[in-house]
Amino acid sequence: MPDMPSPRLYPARERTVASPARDLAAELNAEQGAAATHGEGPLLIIAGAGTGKTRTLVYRVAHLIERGVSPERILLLTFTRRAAHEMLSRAEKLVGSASKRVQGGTFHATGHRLLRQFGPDAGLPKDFSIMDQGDAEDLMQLARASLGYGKQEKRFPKKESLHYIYSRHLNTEKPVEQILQQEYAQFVEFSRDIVRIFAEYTSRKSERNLVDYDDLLLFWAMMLEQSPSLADRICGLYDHVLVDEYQDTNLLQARILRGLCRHHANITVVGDDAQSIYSFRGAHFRNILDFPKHFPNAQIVALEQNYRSTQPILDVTNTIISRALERFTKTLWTQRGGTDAPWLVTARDEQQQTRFVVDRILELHEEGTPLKEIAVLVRAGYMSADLEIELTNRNIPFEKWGGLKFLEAAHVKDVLAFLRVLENPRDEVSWYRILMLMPGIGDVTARAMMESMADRSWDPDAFSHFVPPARARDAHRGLADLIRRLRGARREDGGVGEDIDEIRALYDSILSERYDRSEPRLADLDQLRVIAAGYPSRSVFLAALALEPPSSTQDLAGGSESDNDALVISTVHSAKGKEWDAVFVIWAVDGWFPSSRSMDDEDQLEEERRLMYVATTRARNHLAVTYPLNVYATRRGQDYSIDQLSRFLDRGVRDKMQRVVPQEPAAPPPAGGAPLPASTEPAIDLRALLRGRFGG
DNA sequence: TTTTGAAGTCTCTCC
DNA sequence: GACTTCAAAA
Repeated sequence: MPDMPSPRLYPARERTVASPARDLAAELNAEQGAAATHGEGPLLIIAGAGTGKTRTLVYRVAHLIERGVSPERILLLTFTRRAAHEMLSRAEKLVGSASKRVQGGTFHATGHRLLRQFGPDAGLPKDFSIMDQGDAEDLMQLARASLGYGKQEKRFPKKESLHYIYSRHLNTEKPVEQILQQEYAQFVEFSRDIVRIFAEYTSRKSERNLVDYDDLLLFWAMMLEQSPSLADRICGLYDHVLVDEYQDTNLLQARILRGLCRHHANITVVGDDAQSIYSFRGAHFRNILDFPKHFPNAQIVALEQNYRSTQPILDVTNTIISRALERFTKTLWTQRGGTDAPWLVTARDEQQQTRFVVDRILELHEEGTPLKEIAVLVRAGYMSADLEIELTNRNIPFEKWGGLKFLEAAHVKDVLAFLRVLENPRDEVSWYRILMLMPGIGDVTARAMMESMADRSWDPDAFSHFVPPARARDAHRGLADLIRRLRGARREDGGVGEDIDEIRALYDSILSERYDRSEPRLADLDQLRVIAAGYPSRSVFLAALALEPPSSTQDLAGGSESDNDALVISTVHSAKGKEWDAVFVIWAVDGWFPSSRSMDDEDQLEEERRLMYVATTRARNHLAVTYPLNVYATRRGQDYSIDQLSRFLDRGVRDKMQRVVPQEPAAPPPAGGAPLPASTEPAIDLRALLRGRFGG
């Protein structure tokens, strides 16, 4: 079963056994205890990596509940869905199932819940649909084209840039002009045109009942700031607000928090400026330092004792972050000994790097480390392609976090577009997507059809009344029939799965025409159907997919079967907040990590450094950083060197590591690869299918 | 006006 | 190596 979007909608059964009263503070160190048992008023916890931040927050939730605060009046905002789940399940261990009533989730998911509840009072339509980033970019393209931009002008920004600038404008509150000057100097001359497009984009959104990710925050902030009565009702929902990863919040989110806590100021935030890695979403690590300004009389607690890593690992990570240009927290220390310095592995090439990592993983596994206690971290999702192939060949189960998502695949978005049109007949983005798939319908016909539907106020039958040109007649009738059937269908249990079956009766042949290798894509659609069957309705399904997309192949396989022992491959971003017994950071090559895109900007380079810090601080006992000496670049004309060790592993860092040079095996590995010991579960078929499609 | 094939453009991170 | 854009053919 996929996760439901909101614990509030589907409350778990209460356990009747009361949790035993216990002295929570005794299980924490002095600073953690002070933070956990803090009374009322603002609290800022500066917590270094591995200092028990989650533990402290969990204990604080437990403390509040034991002191009589109703769980449902506690709001716990986290950055990722994974963090929210982790925290709530740990809280449950402490105080029992009452913690399940704690409200929480990501900022966006929480904003969504509030908008569904209060949006109609704020003038929002009740049945809006959520666009993901790709959809928003497509709508930006429609807005741009409708104003006639982008025909001849060669250097006009493309839809992705337009959307980025728009989003940045909202999240950082910087004027568009200033963003252009700082980040898109070549487009400054189009400043007025860009603003016009944004206005068109905004009005299209509201005419079409569409809401983008930023709107979920923006409307939330507006309800708090512009409507005193609404603000009172929303503020009145929560007595305590706790925020994780505060260093990754932006100005808009800070505004929301101020609005939420206007009456009681019972706000607790946790963060580490050294782990701020989301500036591309408008976050700035200074926000955490401004917290005491926004919330006067804030108590500040710093956690500096690291419980995670051995001293040799900490020596390396401390050195990495010590090179940062601006630092505010102090050096972490630990009582955990250890003599094994982290490894710096120089491989000859990518293949050797892969072989080394896999061999070492098997070694650790034979020594007794479960696979799920081992992680391979990469700067970007695609960098694990070779490794994934090798793991598949050698039959080692793994799950992948972050990176290219299932839902971003074109054929999956196609099928979802049908569902979305049913849910919201005004969804212009989805209409356009569907229409362009139909044989005989192109850009012009599609626009004409949408215009005709708009003229009929997006009446659900508007599409079938359109009189298509001759060559599009068959396609039009087929689509109109499909929509009529789906709309007329009355089903017992949601029936999203049956909807997908109907859609595929039309779509599968289109898919097969469009793609050479259609089998893995058809398999993806089988998978989508399995996921859909677990949801009670189209609208819940669609909202859940937009806000809480399956973020690992494990999620996709439909399992929360955590006893499945599988290696984790993750982007560094998705790995934040997690820890593993053994961590491999691969591709530590200048141009990859740091990414070449960041190398001409000091701030971005600093963020890459923090990213390396986040990656290396995930390790408890074993850390290995690997890089290949020879990278066979398939791209031409790059302005960065491709065969150098990452600049973050400078001499001082290297001195604290052991150099390891893999030995070539005497003979190539046997064709079938070395199988795992029999005790290990084989990978599930569905995951293997997905890997075939998304692995690279 | 649509489709198709070829040249050209970039490449991330996440809600 | 995947996706977009452009030009020519149907």
